Amino acid sequence: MDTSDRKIIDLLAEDARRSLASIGDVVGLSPSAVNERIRRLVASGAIRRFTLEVDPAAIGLPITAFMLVTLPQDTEQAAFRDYVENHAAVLECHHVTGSWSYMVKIRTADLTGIEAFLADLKGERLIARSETMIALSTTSERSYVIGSE
Amino acid sequence: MDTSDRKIIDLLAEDARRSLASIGDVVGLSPSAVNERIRRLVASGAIRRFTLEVDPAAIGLPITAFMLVTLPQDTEQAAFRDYVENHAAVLECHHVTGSWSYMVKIRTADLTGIEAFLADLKGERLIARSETMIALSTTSERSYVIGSE
DNA sequence: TCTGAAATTCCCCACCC
DNA sequence: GGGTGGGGAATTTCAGA
Repeated sequence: MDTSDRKIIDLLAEDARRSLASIGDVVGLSPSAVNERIRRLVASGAIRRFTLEVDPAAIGLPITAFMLVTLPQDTEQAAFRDYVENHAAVLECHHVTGSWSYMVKIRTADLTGIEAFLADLKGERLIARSETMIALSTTSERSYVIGSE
Repeated sequence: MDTSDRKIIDLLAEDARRSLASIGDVVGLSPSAVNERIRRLVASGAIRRFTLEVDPAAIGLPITAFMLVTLPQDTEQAAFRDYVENHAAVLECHHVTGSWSYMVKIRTADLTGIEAFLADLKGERLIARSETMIALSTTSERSYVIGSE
């Protein structure tokens, strides 16, 4: 993971469809050398996958919410993680410092979806207390920090 | 945005390098018809861009934190948004319901980065009170909900 | 690990349904 | 909107260094 690798990731994060030749021009490598580096970055796990950035509203999921959760005393952390990880509404789940145990980011079609998610967790006895923050508007939402673009 | 469009987005979100032909096989369209739909999805903004999912640790940014913020009484919301949107550490910024005004997700190389970000906001007089939650571990982190994959 | 060229695949465009 | 086919560009693979 040297400067070239980092630069290649920057360029691909900005536009994953850039040609190997144009990447090579920037980093000073031949197209096949760039290709070989990308292959290694994928193999090592540094690049998890090539994907899309989608407008949530356009695919019918305009509601974003953050849920702070504490688990019941007797609940296994693994049970909570497994359930949340596989729930369709969940985008992110982090174990966090502070007065709450988990921070869960969800995306739903409407407010009913939030209620349903809470009901699901309660039904599974995976939640003791929670606080939900609904996103009224989103200023920025990216999965990759601004590099030297 | 019909079933085919939705399916195309699902497939590309999973692997943005799939060929038009293999997508066409799944949705029952010719490669050029798939291409035309993708072009329209990009033009309409439903697809924002083709990008990467990167392992944060691999690029030297292992620390993820969530910051709940309230602004000083006399601060313009736009000033806060502009500053935060262009800060290199910021991944997300949402205006949220509840006792806090904004929820900001940041990613840094170390804990010093969190402190620096808070100092930056304080220096700009864009913050009155805040609470920071550091992610100890992350169970799931995706930008796209589980579809019919 | 990179280079360079050959082989292959894919994408794009014009035309027709 | 969607299908078909040809031309051109891109990726991929495989030598060699």
